[in-house]
Amino acid sequence: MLKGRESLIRLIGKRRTLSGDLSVILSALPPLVRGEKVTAVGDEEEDVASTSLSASYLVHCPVCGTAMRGGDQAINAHLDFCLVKGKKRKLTQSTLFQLKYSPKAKFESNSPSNNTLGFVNQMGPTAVSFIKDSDCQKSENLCVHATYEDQSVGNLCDEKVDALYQDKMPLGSNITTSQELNQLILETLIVGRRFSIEKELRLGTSIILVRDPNNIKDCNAIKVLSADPGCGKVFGYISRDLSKYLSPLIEKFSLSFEGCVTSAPEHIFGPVPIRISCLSPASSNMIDSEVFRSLWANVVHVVESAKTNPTSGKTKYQENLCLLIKEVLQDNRHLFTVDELSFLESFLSLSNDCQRLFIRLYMRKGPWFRLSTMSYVEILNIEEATKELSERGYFRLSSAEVPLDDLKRILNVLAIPDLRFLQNIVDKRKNLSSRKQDIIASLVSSYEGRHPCLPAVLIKKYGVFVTISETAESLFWRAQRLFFLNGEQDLSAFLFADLQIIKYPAYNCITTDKIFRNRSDMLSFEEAVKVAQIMDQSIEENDSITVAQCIKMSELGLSCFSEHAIQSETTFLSLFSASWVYSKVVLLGISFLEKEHRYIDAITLLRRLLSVFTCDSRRGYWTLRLSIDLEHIGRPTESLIVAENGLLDPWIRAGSRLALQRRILRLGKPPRRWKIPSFSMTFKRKLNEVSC
DNA sequence: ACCGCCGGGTGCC
DNA sequence: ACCGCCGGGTGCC
Repeated sequence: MLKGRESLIRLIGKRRTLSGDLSVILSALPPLVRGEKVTAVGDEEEDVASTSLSASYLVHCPVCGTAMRGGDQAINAHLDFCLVKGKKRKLTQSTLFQLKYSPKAKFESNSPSNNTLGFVNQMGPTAVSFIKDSDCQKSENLCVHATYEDQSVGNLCDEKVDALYQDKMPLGSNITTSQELNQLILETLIVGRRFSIEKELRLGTSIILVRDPNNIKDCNAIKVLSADPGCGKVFGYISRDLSKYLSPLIEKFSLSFEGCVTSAPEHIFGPVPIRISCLSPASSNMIDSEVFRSLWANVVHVVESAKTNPTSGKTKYQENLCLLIKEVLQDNRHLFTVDELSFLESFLSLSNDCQRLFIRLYMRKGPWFRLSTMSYVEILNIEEATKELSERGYFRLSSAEVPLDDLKRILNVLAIPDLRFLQNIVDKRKNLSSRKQDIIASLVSSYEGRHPCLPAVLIKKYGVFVTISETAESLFWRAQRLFFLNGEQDLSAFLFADLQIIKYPAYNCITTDKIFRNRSDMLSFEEAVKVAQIMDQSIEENDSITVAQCIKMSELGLSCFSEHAIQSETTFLSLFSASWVYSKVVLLGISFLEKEHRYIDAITLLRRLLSVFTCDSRRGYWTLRLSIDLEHIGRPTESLIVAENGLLDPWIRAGSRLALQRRILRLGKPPRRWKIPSFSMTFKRKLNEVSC
């Protein structure tokens, strides 16, 4: 159905540097509840047989996940229905597409804001509905079937990001006469100075606003020009937030604006404060019109909120992470300990420098950084911030005694000339290999032998090295996952939304269920993700011993959860369970075994999966896999029995094996995520495809 | 990453 | 290493 590796990679997301080895993680696994069952290999077939032979047990459709009881006919009919709906999925996609690009989307903020986040679980166990809130009147329901894990998870979080970008609703500044309109003074900023050629701007310079409809980045762009007629100097732009509302006013109601610079900019590219007012007289018709009033209210609101919000002091990326933490703290208090809550909350009260430095490094690959090479214009005192962050437990600094793993990673930060220099100090006789890894290896070996002072030399010569503390790393990682509901997205998702590289439809989200019921569910899930990551890494490195260990661990994990967790959960929520992750690992393990032609082992594993997930929608696929593996070991008779007599699953009985295979192939490619609606080449190509 | 750019690190064609 | 490639950091019209 899904390629195991790919879906696992998506599940894991950005790889974390795992401290410790497998045994640590293994020992951290929940205690084995029913060990005797796991070690016994021979008795699965009985289990399988006993569950499958009861003719009328509840089965889940592999397409939509609906639970149903019934004979072959009913199941076939349902399958056909579900498969026809494949077209509908496409339709949904293009609907979303249009929604983002319909011209009326310009007025989308005219709606009551409900920033409740989460998801609605209606239309059966796997459906998620997004309620478009662009205009209240024609609010249509977009029902997105979240059948496939990567799709559902991805979309939900995408929307989540976007919800946070929904404008806060204006309190409303009611203009009732033309005079009031003309007297109103808006204080705002010229931005985008970096892109303007005109550097000269003095206090009191007169300016006018001109629409820039051909702007590639933003169709609402408004240029700020010199008021000097014929001069045509472009000083910069009005911020995107404001021009979103201002430009329809200029275009549809022929308003014009002028103003002056109220103070000189601190930096050459910095925003320039200006004061603008509306020149044109407005008819009372216009002022009474709903569209006008709403646009104007938004303009006033944007200007006001820019003034009152402490935006000036905070960079966007700071706001984004703070927002993320606040959201997570609000919705998921039950998942954190008191200490963890206070640690996360303490971040919000850190100084600007500290917050900025932390985020900068948190987003970077690392894990170690050299303090002396870090430089960020927006951070005033990096040394001071580093010190404070390490005192508060966010950072860990290099010391004279660092663990071996850390030493290797620190050495990796250095460039080859620096490493050569160190090598000269430590051991002059060593041959000079040019490969970085060779030099590091030789340095590490001398450190283990005769030069325990290496870290001290390192610090003396190259200054302090910094890494994010384990506490901070794991807590922020958790917060991030809880916010995005996947492992792939990070703070850059905000940026993409900001730059409109990705556009999201407007929607309302209502939370009906918690993703994790309690802390221990979440912790087991995190453990499982760790195992998944090790699995992924070991497959990449072709380390079949570790792969085998991961499979073993996943099996142990599965057996612990088989009783309560697996069967009660709805399809969507089950994606956030350890058992789901473990099942993915095991399935990937099966592919690995198949690749190594170890079919007997593969079959054993598959049978175990089938015995644990007795009601899982993936059973059909697993069964097919099993029958193929049986064929590989030269037992076609048994494979035929498995496939056609439905020994394992009623879904198999629903059609001939060939038909099933075709179906799985057709289902095999779940629709990609929503196409990236940007103005990039990719997007243009996609548009062509759509129109063709 | 789903973009696009820039600049540093690195290697032995 | 005057080159060419790869991959990390970054963006905020």
